Amino acid sequence: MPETARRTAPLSGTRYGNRPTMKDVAARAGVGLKTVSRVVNGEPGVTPETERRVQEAIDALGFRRNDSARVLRKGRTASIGLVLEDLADPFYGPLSRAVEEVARAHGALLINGSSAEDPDREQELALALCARRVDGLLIIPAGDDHRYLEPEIRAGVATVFVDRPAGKIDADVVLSDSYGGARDGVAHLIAHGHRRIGFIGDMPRIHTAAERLRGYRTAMEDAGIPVEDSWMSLGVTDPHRVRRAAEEMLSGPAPVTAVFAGNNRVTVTVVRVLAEQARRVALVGFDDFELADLLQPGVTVVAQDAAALGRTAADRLFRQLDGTLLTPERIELPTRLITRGSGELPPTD
Amino acid sequence: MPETARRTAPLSGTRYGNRPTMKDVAARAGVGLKTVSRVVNGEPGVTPETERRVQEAIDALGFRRNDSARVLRKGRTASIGLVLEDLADPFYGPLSRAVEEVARAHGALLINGSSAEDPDREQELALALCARRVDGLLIIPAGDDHRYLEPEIRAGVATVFVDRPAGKIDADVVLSDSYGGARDGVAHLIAHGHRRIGFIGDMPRIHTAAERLRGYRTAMEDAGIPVEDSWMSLGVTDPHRVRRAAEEMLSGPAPVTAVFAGNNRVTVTVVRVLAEQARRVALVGFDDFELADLLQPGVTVVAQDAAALGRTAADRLFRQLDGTLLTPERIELPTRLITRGSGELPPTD
DNA sequence: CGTGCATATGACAACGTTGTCCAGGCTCTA
DNA sequence: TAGAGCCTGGACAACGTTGTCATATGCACG
Repeated sequence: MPETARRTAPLSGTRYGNRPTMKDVAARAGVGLKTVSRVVNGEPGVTPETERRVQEAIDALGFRRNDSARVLRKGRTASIGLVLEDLADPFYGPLSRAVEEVARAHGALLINGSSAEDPDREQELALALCARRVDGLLIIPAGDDHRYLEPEIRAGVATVFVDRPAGKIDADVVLSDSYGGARDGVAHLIAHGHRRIGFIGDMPRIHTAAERLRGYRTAMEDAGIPVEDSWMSLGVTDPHRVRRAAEEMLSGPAPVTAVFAGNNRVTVTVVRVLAEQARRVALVGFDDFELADLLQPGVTVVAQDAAALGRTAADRLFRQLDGTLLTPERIELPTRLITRGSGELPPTD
Repeated sequence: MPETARRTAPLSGTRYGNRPTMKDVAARAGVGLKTVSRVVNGEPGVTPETERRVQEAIDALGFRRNDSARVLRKGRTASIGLVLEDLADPFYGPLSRAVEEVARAHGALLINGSSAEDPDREQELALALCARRVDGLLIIPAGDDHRYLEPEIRAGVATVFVDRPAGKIDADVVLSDSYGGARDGVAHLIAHGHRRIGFIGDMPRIHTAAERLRGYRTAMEDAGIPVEDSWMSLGVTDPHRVRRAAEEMLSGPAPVTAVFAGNNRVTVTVVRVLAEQARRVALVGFDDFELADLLQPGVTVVAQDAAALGRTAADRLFRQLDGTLLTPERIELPTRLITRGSGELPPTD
């Protein structure tokens, strides 16, 4: 490591270690402030000779435009915010990445924050992003009341909800067909002969969870199967409790012969539990996950396309910013049943 | 959805749809500008009565402080940047999330960008973040020359490299012990009787890839096993080519009896290929991944703790900002060999 | 040679906030 | 009751940039 670049002072506390400004560049190049601005922004009306001098001063001083000031002046930050549940969840990584790509195509940066499924934290994050004047906001809601966003939306912050609809306000939303997907998944199990089918999902407070539960109920009802309470476990997410819930519905006098898992985290835990069981229990999970095909048996899933969700929502966001879009809409993306074995196991009564 | 909140005008193009400012609030509350500022920032020296009037005006107007202006004035943005390779990669999700948590504890937001392993894009992103005056920068480098950051670092941008060291500048770096991990992993295979061991890894241009290759070579050398070129595949990442590389070293007159996979993506593809083979081939992969224990056999891996990497690096970043830290350091986190079956298979000659 | 026009450049205000400083009104004490 | 001291509140400049507008320069043309 031949060279050393290190801050010279231990950071005075305020001010960015005295960075050069356009004024400094102008002084050094012997030109006016505005001329520097023109060069920096590639505006026309500067002689090549002048431009060269300015560029030289810029390089010599290590000048970099202060976008904060620029934003203050221009009113656009060229950045958008994404509030999601947890970036560490494999469902959100691709979603966030897809959003980032769209943002990049529009010259914008992406700031994302994890709400940890906590409504207060969601609000705190969303408002912090608004205070930074992001041009737009993508929200995967944790809460169910988004009236706090009304002033922001009125003030021109483009807003699109993703994966779950907004609560108590009318806003764009892009989501997967949770209801239809779950219904089809459960119907698939029924078609393979199952009647005692368990359901493990998140709190029905969460829209997707409620929809998937509704899909489950509909499929059962359509098949004329009365659902027993002991087959359903709601509001259970952490591995430990999912495990217990699964073990419970798999024991007793009339255990379930198949399980429908409400999301990828639940599915993974259920897979573990089923692997320990003596008899074969069928499984269909909502959300695809890597390696699902390599397990024994492969895990049949209702797949949703996270990247497509993000892409579609971000597209819509920028169309709002263009002024092209005016009325809030609900866009539902289809899900896809992928059969791999676990969902085609026959019941073992 | 009882209420409708929608931008009133189709966005004039500039200016944030005319948001109220502190001046507006002051006028409405009948107080001075600075008094509003005091209330908003919870500064002392305001009568409860005055504060109430101001708060009322704030709520009525839907005022939200413009952080751009604040930043301009204060010189600190309370945000840090994270440049990584691809947020959709399951390795980076937890890392990013860990960084976010540390940032949150310091009241900062996190902006992250994906370089897609492209040095130019890394630089573009890093400099864009600097233009926004992030207080600090975490970089998982794609390139190997970071002199472009010298002016920024000198100007006071705290900088920590993660997962791979900086190129041509002296800077803090937090990484896993790739060399030691790979060496131990390969030694593990050797201890189980393997001699013809394949290595599939990324371009040696990437530091971690080079280190893992070095670990492989060392382990082989320590065991007195000469390495044949056909056992090594470098610079191969996309599934299709990994597959071909694996298939090649598994065929021929003296095929490998074990494979060491250089990162999680490679491992996953190799698992697929091995599943199709008639004979049992041992496998150790670098990076742990979800469900590795549920495959048949379970996949033995050299695990690194992505969250710990992120947490450690972010901690260091904020300590730089405190002024506590002055000399760049290299921090190496240990890896851990997790045996699950695939690495303990005997050779089938 | 004067006029008109295009082009290059700079002076200046404004963006919305916060830090500094001062004024006015109050309480307390001698 | 006068003066000192404290508390509350406001006027004003500054942060670094960009938009507006005016000026200076050069050139072509009548």
